[in-house]
Amino acid sequence: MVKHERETVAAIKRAALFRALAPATQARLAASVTTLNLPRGRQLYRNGERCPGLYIVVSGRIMLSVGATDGDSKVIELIGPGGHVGLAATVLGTPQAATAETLADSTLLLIPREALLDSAAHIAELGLQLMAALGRGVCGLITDIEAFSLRSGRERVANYLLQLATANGTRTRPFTLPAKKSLIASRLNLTPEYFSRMLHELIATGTITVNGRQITILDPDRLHGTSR
Amino acid sequence: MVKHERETVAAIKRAALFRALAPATQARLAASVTTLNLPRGRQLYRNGERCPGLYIVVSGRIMLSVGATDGDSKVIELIGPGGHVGLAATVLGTPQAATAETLADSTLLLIPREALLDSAAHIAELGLQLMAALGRGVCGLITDIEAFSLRSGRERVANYLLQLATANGTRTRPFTLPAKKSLIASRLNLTPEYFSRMLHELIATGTITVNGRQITILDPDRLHGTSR
DNA sequence: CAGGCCCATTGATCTACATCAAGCCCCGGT
DNA sequence: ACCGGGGCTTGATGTAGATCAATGGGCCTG
Repeated sequence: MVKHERETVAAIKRAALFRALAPATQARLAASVTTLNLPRGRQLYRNGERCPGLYIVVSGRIMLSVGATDGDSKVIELIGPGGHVGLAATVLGTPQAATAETLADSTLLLIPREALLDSAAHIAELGLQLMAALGRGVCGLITDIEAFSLRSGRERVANYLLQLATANGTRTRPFTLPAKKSLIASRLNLTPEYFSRMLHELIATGTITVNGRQITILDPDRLHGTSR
Repeated sequence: MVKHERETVAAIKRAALFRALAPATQARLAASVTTLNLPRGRQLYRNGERCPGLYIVVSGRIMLSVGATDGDSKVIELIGPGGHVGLAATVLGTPQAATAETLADSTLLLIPREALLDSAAHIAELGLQLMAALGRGVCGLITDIEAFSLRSGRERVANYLLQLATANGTRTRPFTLPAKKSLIASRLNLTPEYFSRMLHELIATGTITVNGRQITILDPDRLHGTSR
């Protein structure tokens, strides 16, 4: 086995989707994978195109968005290493509902649709993992819709920061926003201007400090209070 | 085979989720099913509860919603005969992200979680159908988020009416709203008042006529124009 | 170190939609 | 036939958040 093959197996093992699978299954998937090295700003696919397969993010960052590429658009999700892109459209075989684009130089694994479905049909545990991932997608989107419909901009910002912080261990340890602020704003259904104002409101009350994309939560309890 | 069993097999065959399956698979699912007859206004489960399994709607109508049961809430989807409820939470085994409630006297089939997952693990085509259903859920929710973020209230109303009409055959044939107007409004992220105004705007321009819950599209092209 | 560019911030203004408050209509029960 | 209540409409008013317009930094590049 050459070095490059060992690396793709290692990347598969690190992917959230495949971590729980038996080594033999991981190896089988790795066999049908192609590795992509893409520069920043490249689109994986556009809204409406057919999706060649499932992408696993090894390094870099991917933005999922909807709306016109030129005019108004809205960020659905920001996906980092270990995550995956394009699962729903791949299992359906229908045109994509969103557009995916690299936000930084990224390396991805592409598992072709045929290989994925074929493996899922033969290996029950893989099928269950894919279902679970899709289920998590559904729940996440429902939670987003709830937030957009029922919570104020301020609440959404507070809640988002809290989520990032808890993902990063202790809530008071500084962390970095996963993209530039205008994209975070869009992810939260806000304009960059309004997002900035909300951030500065939190700074003014001594709840957080901001230094570029670096955020420190000073008062988690107060932040939690304003997120509800 | 008694009459009641034949009926549940027939209901399974009519469900969008299971229509494409082999008769043997349909029979296997039917064997583990319980039939529920629920009066209007009964909750199947609440946001945060664990879901006992997958519900198939045989007759009646189900509303999926998020938010406080008492205070503000938002309708995610309205589900009629042939549809299904609770798939995502069932495959995940996690608490529900939404609340489900009957809007009319309804009869449902309940397929327990264990039975569904077990069958899906053994029968690949069932697994693929479940994945496809979850994928459709993801795409639908993304489309909703796009509509809520990027389109005006007027556009959402026009688009929704157009969708209902195309589902019902010829677009100019009268059709009936699937719930009272205040719930449709919530489904579209609007207040009942604003929804009413948008409807009357469309009436004023001669685009549609409204009689209670019955809607007739007079000018599909104009409606399509305002939906964009 | 100057120049340009992109991003963030800040202030002033605007507006799509929500909220509040009556009325009205239809329909079902007595 | 009367009454009551829920759901829809209509009008007046309020506001969260968008838009428009400068200005102010990094940061890279030459």
